[in-house]
Amino acid sequence: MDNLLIARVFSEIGDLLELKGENPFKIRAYRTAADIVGQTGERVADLADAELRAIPGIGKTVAAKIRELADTGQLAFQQELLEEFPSTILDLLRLQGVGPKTVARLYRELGISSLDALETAAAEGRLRGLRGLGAKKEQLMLRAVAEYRRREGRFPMPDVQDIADALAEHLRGADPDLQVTPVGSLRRGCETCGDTDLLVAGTDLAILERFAAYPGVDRVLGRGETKASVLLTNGLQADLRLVPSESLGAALQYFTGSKAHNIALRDRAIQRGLKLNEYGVYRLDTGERVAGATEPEVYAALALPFIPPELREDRGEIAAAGTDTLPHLVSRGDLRGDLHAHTTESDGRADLDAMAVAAREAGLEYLAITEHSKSLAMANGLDERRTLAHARQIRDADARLDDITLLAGIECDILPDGALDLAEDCLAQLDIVVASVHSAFSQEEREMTDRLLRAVESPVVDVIGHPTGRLLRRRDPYRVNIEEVIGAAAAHGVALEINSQADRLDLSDAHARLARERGVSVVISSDAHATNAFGLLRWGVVVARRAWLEPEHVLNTRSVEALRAALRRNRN
DNA sequence: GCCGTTTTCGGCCCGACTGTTTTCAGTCG
Repeated sequence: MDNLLIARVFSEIGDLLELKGENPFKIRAYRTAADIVGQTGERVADLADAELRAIPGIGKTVAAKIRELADTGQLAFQQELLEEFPSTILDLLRLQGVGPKTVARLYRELGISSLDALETAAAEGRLRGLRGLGAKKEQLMLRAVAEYRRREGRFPMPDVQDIADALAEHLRGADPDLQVTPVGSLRRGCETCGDTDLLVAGTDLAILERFAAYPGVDRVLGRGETKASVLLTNGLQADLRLVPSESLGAALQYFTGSKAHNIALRDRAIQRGLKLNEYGVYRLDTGERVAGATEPEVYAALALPFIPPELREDRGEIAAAGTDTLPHLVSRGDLRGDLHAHTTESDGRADLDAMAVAAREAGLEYLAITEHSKSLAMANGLDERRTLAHARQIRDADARLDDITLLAGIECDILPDGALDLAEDCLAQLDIVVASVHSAFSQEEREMTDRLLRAVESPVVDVIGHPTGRLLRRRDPYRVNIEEVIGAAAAHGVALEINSQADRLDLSDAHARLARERGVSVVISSDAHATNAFGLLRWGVVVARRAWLEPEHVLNTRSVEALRAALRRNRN
């Protein structure tokens, strides 16, 4: 059973226990378990009991429940809880301003268990009789239901970055020197964000006014002395927090999170006789403030080096920092080439020369041109004859152009049975072959896994492109045992791609980290279809950083000569 | 439910804002 499925079950149990009014720490234990399972690269269902128990946060009970889910496909405990509350009630918990206490009361006292029922009851004014609920709250709930229906959940991180940039620019309209820093999941580089948080140093309340007056604001959710929350017309919630400059570092640390990282950090503070909150680090005995103005200062007060935001998930980064063994994360400047790009020869929008020049201007030393292959007729894919002719053109262009090396490649389709779309002797004449799945997405897991394994085993395949095929918010990953694919990639020296397209980010951070652990090289590719697409590489770099990747783990940080030597076709 | 170099019981992070309950509970991050 898939990790995400198991994570979803634990998360739902957390919600149901909360409705029951269970011990909050028990609820937290299930939510933590959901996070851990969701962020684990290898399948927890395949782990032995001892291995499961070795994961911090997974104890005897949760391990047994994972086993039960893996063996039977369901969980009796979850079924029992669902007999107390209908599953439709869980939608109500997702409403803005509505929490478990309210939902439980709505259900017990009015029998409301669905969005529809809540909407009807609120419209009829039947809620205001309940303790703690007035006419105003009733209206808020009606609006929350409408908003829930309109929005599609979380937003891809690259989109949220654009939104945050625009908001920051608006805020700086009053003061060009104003420091506006995005925090929260965006700063950590999470692949999707449920909202955007911005931090500003100072005490000038006018900035909160300016924030609330941003043209993209649909309505103001709340505004106080230190914080304002708004809902943007695109459905994203944005929060602005105003913090005194002497507390800026502590606030940056606090609001960047993650929650799990902060809890672990506070625990470390307490062990050292200190207290950490969003205003600073304080001695527990005297209350004296010992740090808070800058983030490095906050970490230093806890005897830690600065921890890059992308690592702050409580996945071992605090221990690594404590022993000074944090990874030296790859950055955009380390990338010397791009190994996945299209031109007008298949479905790109710019010709070969234009793409080459744009890559050079993006600071790249080499670019692999990898058109689609013939089975992708919709994208004007190339057959063997065109592939070899195009390779000649690429090599001619390479000889003609200065300061950029062009590699003749192909993005070859992996056919439903795992065979490659082009003949092996053709593929062998190229500099690099990226193999990808673009069809028959609905295959069963075994069939899809075997399909990818067959491609990995082919001697002419160097890289597997967007290995899980997901499209954020639009298409789930195809059913594949990615751990098996990673194992095979390790055995055959095949690299796996982190595709930087904003709606792909595929491999995910968890899978990329697993690839690192299994000794598989990664490439960070733009999958560019236009001259402005090399900028997308920044998103792939964010994923790689969240996966703890260092330059040495990423093939396209190498010189073109070293890259060629490292490709599977040139090994052995 | 998890955890343990003060440990197998008794803890588990902390503060702001809102609406309504005039002193606070619920929600959120």
